[in-house]
Amino acid sequence: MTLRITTWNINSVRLRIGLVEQFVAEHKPDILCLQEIKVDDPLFPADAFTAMGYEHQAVAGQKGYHGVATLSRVPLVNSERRNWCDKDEARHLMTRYAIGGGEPLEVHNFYIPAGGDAPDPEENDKFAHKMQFLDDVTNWFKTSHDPNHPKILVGDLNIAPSEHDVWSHKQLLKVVSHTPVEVEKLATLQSSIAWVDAVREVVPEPEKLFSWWSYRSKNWRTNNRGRRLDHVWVTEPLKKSVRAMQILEEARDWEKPSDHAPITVDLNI
DNA sequence: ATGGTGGTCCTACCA
Repeated sequence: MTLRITTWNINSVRLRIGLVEQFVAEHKPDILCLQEIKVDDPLFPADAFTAMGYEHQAVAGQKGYHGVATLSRVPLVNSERRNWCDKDEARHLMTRYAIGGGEPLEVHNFYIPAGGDAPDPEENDKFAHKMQFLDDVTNWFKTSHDPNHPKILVGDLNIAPSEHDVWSHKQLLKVVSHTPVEVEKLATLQSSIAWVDAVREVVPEPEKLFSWWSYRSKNWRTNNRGRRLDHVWVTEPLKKSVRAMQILEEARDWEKPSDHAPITVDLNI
């Protein structure tokens, strides 16, 4: 079967439920991973997702900030909401699915802290939190995950790792999301269980790829000052299953858009 | 060097 998975920082799921419906009608992902849903569990629009065909839902909600949700047409085996850095912030959901007859497929949906403005952990607590978060997730995968099991990691990782993932490497070297220390920590996380960047499997460097364009940048398409902050990674057993990838840039131009575009990957499982 | 926009939920805080 082909498994289609989408990751999208929706920046308020209630405000943009109409955009989600539009996207789903056109692209019909089997698993939809949303970040920054900005709503607590009791107010999550579960019925709207059921109506879209997503009967299987895992929500890690929070009032006003953060929050992730993983919606699926494929039956859930189980799900787990985890807190990181001793903070009660909804930034991660793990879900498991019985697909393919072997080990259950594990999906990790992450919203990594943005990190504030100053790339200095001494003066900026938010940057320190981002660094700690990356360290903790790295250690968790290293110590309690098998790289030979089928796993997918998606989400808004808030880091654009390569010079081909930003509009200007030089002008962003000191801008949080593209500083060398963040890029190094993301590489360490990626090597924790040998995650493969599924997006770059389909569209290798040096082609530029962006998934986010700031609201503050006028004429975003013309100026194209984007960054690739959103990612889809797979473990080695799934590397050869990666078939197609699409960053739906046009969604950035929809009515009242998110500042992130959805990324969709097809896997032949 | 600065401020530019947008979401939440009413006051700043976060991105």
